Amino acid sequence: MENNSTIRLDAIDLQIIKLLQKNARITNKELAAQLDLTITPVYERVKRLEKTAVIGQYVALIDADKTGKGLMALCMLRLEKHTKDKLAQFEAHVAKIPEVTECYHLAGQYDYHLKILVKDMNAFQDFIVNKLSTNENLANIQSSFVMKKITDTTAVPLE
Amino acid sequence: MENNSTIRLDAIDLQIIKLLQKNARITNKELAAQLDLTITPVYERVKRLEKTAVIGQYVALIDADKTGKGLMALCMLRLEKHTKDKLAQFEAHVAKIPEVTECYHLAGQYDYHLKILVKDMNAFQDFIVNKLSTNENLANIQSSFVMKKITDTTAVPLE
DNA sequence: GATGAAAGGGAAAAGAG
DNA sequence: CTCTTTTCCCTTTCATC
Repeated sequence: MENNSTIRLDAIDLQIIKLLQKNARITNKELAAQLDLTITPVYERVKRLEKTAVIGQYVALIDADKTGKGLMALCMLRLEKHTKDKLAQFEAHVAKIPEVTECYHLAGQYDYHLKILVKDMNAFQDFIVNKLSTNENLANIQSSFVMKKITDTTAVPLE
Repeated sequence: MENNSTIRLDAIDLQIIKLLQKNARITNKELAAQLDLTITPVYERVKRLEKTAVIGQYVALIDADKTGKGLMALCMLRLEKHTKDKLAQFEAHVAKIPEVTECYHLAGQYDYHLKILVKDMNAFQDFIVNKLSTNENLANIQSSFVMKKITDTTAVPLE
């Protein structure tokens, strides 16, 4: 029922994860109160989740608009050649571009999905022409622009 | 040069944001040390960034694989009708589906972009048939599946 | 597994230069 | 902005059940 990268998590672990996904700075005391436990077992469970990398990172989520990155673009793209070397070369290229906050290698109609954060349409054009399209192996790009975020969460859905 | 939702951030603010985007649990003491400041101004700047919602949230990032959500899918979709009511109705529908971690209203070739986290392809099929496609206004869906994450960060790129 | 107590340290707030 | 102090609370560890 579970693959080898799955770690056994009981209902309490899942509750802890749920709460930490909403607020990384909740205290162990507050967690314990909400779970009807004392601090120590909560502390040990959290430490275990960190050690097993179920919890990967604690981060601050920043409002991109307020830092002057008001335009989010999504790019679906195809490459000319799909040899192992060419893929690795393209991925190394994309990994160096700071505007790219997501790059996924896909199965489906397109090869890669990119999420781009830039100031405005001028900056996007600069990104396309001077940063992305400098890769020779790129075949074509299909870009969309985010007008409104209906849902936007980093939380993994847990039953 | 900046729109009204932009907040004036100096170099120190940007440094604080950069560090908190990497680690939400860094202490003010550690921040102060890295910025060559004392704790008080760091404390006050962080509080200001929180109050002005430049920092929106502190969250724990969870390894989806390890919680049994090993399949990430991206759906681009089109609706039949684009009246204001129909759009709102579709958005309300999608907002209620837990598997959807992102839903963006787009300008471009497609109407909406969805990011989906599920256990496996069976769960995805169930999502499509029983949860997403129950909306009458849906025209068509183009799905892709993430094979590999090259870049995947929540950090907004800052110079 | 859990509890409870103790030591050390950070958070928060206020006063002064 | 820096420095300092004070209070309070949390983290972490350890002995114990």
